[in-house]
Amino acid sequence: MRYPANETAQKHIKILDEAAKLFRERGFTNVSVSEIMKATGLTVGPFYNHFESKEALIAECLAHAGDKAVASLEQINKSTIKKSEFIDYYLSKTHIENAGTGCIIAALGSQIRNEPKAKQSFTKYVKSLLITLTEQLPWSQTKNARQDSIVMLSALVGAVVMAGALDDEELSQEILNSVKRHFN
Amino acid sequence: MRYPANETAQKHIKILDEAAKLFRERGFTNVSVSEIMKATGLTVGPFYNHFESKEALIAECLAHAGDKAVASLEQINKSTIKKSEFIDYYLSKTHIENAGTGCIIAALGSQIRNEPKAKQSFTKYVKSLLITLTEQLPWSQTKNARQDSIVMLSALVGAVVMAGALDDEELSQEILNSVKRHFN
DNA sequence: TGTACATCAGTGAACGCGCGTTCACTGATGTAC
DNA sequence: TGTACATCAGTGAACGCGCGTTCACTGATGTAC
Repeated sequence: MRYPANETAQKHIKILDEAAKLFRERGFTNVSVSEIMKATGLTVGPFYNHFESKEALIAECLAHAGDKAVASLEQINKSTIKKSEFIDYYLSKTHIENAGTGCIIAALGSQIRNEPKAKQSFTKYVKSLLITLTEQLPWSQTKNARQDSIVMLSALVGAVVMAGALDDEELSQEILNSVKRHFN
Repeated sequence: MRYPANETAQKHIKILDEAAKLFRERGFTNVSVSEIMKATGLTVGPFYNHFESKEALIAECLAHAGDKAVASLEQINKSTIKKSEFIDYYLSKTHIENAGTGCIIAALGSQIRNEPKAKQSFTKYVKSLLITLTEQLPWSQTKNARQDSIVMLSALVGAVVMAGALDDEELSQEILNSVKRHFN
């Protein structure tokens, strides 16, 4: 049956949000199209009314999640993000244990390498993120702000990737704390 | 037919090596058991003579590749690894474009999160690697060597994860160079 | 404003395909005598 | 040392399963008159 036009647009966004969450939790390949549609509250059929393929969903979903991430970062404080709060959240146990709502780069970075369409969305996101971090974090020297942002972001991503894959709570914490201490 | 006993042991290692290469190139889920066996020069049948399951292969393969990585790092120079050489290789275009022979953490880190058996092998590897980096890299202050190793490794991993997923050669290089400049 | 009908976002069963895994079979190796 | 035979790492076809994708069908919405 036919459904109201504005509901369709909302459902489209819901699919993107659910996909972004599930992909970050378990990776692109380990989440099925049916599962995403079920999480959205629909059956699998209309997936292809919304997207050309799973590959196209991945690309659009990354673009959407990236935009949301940058927007929410800019919103923390209208002018300047508090650097220590950003670092403390990023390197927290909460972030690691809730990958579904966490950082796209740490959760999916290494899986994007072989997905050409996804690479494009991802690149756009990293560019925006670096601009936001460079401009809005309170760096001591404005001259090196961009390089400092890049180095800090790299270390945060690497620390979360490692901490999340470890079996040893103590070592995870040591990694998170070491990086926290270094950049705070 | 029956085969010589020493060949079997060699084939077992060959499977582990081929799996480690293919997994790093394309991820655990995107590489099939048949493909690994084909790369080893065998048909799919004997896979289950060698391993209980694909999951078990992943765990053993990580343990094996981790041991090799630490061993080769220690062998570069019998006593002290040249820090700048390590950093320059790690952050090179060659490393990024040859993920199959590159860093396990950068290539597979985020995919290990949901694989309990793999986590164990991975944890053991990260522990050995950090000990090696801490003891054998020429740190300026021995007191902070371990924290410095952790921070540097995190940044290297994060930079390679990002650079490998980007569509933009220039931004990739900027990230690699920024991190290189910071730690050299 | 009321009626007739085209639209199209849904449903849910079905498709082919490749996956991980199993198994009956093969035949050179290694062993017992 | 030579012969008979058990062993077991292979082969390769077959299994069930879940995947991404397709499609005939449904029926409230939105439009034409």
